[in-house]
Amino acid sequence: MASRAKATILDIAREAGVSKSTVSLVLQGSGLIRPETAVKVRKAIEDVGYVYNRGAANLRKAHSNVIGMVINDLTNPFFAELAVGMERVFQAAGVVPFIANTAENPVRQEEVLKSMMEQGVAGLIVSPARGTTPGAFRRIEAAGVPVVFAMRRLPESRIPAIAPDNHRGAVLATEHLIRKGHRRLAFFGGSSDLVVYQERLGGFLEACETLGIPAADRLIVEGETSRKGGMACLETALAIPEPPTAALCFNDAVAFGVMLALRKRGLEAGTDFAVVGFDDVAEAEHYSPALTSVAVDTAGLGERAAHVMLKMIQSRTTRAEDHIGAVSLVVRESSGPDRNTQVGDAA
Amino acid sequence: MASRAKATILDIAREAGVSKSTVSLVLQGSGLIRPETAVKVRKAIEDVGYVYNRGAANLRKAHSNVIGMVINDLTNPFFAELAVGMERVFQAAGVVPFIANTAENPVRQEEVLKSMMEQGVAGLIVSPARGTTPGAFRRIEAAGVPVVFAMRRLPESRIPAIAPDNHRGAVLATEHLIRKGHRRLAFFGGSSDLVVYQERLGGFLEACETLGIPAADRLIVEGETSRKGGMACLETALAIPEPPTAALCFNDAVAFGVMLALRKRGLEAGTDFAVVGFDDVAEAEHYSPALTSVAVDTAGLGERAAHVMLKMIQSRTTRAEDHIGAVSLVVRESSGPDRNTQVGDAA
DNA sequence: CTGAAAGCGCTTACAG
DNA sequence: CTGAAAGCGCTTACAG
Repeated sequence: MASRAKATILDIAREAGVSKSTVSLVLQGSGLIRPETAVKVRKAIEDVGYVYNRGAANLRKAHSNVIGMVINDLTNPFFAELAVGMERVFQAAGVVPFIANTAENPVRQEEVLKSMMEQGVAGLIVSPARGTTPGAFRRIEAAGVPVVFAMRRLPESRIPAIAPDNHRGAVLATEHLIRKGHRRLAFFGGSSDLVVYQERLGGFLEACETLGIPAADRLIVEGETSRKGGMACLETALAIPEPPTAALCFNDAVAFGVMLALRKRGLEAGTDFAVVGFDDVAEAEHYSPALTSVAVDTAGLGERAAHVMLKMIQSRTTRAEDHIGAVSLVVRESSGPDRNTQVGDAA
Repeated sequence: MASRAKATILDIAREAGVSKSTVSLVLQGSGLIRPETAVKVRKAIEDVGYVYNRGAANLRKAHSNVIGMVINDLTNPFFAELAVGMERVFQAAGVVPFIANTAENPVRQEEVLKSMMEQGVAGLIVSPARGTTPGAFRRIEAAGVPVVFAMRRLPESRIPAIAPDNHRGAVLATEHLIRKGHRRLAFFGGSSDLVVYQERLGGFLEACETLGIPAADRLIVEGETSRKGGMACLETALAIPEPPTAALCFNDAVAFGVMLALRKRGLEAGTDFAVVGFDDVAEAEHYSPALTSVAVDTAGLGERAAHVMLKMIQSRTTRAEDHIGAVSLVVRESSGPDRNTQVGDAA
């Protein structure tokens, strides 16, 4: 079965009757080689079942063609889509993207990052795990390996970030809700240790401010950024004396949870309570009722991040501009008008 | 910023005033080194900002600690869960799992596999893309690198496979439907180029046979294994003269599509038409109505695959037993009784 | 166009 | 316990 001894360029050289330099040159597609020779060598490569040893080449060349993508939660379709977008452009550029999952765990992330560095990656694209400490990337930066953050960023870090315009998205969504007649609004899910949270919540608050929703009519419920978290948020909100009639959710997962909790109470999103999500994952469109959400062009952002990384590697720099992606509100069924709006409300 | 020249063990040796062999030994945690020396060396490692060059080490040791996981569709939560399950055990075993996505594209898969081999992986776990040719793994087998298939297998391949008991799962689901009074049954989605399809369809047909559903009352509609595919299947099925009243779907994605299409026609899964999915993804439970599905213990299968791989590497073999995972039917709301069952039917 | 030689960063016997 | 030396598979000047 297994051909025990791996073939090397020396075996090829012997087989083809040339020197190993010549083999190396045809491996690299050099134009210096006479076509007949190249053909002969390529045949030998086939014959001996050669597998290029990129590790050895990288060692000699002192650089690699692998880029690490470190994702905080691969089971979230949102991040999976991001990864797929990046992969596409890397593949096209002839670099090999390796994905690793940190499961939202900073310790795990530390290990993964270390592995990637030891493997000699040319660059790292990371969507940092929650609770990542500011120092987590110091050694990597010191080693001169380019890093870009995707979707998430760290407070006071100089590492370039590619992210959607979270503030703007939240403003759009909140204005939409207010225009629909809602006067008591909630912001559901997430927590303040995430920069993204601050941006989205900031947009929500700004829109409330601008359109005259007083602080007393704004409810903020922190929570897990999952379906479960969303369910809890709704329960909390509905338990207060004058509950909100609409909510902007930290992300779509939270929004799905809210809709689920509504249904359990015999209420329907859109008619009894308005809900808006964030991210516009593929499922939003297919949910019932279909979820109004802020579209962030996930795959596009992924591609962008990959391009930025490629350019950083090429120009041997560790710096780049941040990129804030455009967002848009996709209005569907889940965000209907306030039922009581003509009866007069304004708590 | 970037410390241009990377530190090597020679730098550490110089810094610590020892030889590089000594440094290498402490790097490997050898017990041969006097504690004080080790401490001194470790300090030097910190001081010079050393990053272990695993590529160089692997070159010398002629083996690596990276394992490749090649997944056919990372955006499908089902496969993402599988990957995460595997990652967990690898991480614990000190090996580095790198994930790559083939997007269900055999050509892409070819490239990814090649990259992985060049990178010198110690083993490969793959969920083969649809349309993978039997020869796709010949070179890898010839090179003596262990491969295991997860979830999917190839016809007439000797590569060990870890997969759920698809046949049994389909039998359970079909029996359930028949016991609920359904007499005209459909099998929705998938296509015969997938071994999994043949297994699941086989179970469906066997149960029909056993419980006396004649061939004339069985409808098989092939289709994409996605929501979209499911929607199309339902349309096709409802267009025939005596349409089925229940369907076993190739997977949950197809089932979600069927439920969507039902709703668009003002019908409700569970009361107007029974639907059963396959895989029992996390979402099945939260859907409305909640989806009856065949649970396959995805994460468990992933862990199992990882363990098999680890053992193969350890015992330097390229062979292992197949593993067929137990399945169970999780009955929820989407599979109600046939409404007309007492009125008499049997086309 | 092709060959001989050095060296990338590590590990592994082999002496001491 | 520690040091000197060889070698893993490749690439890169440097001659010819």
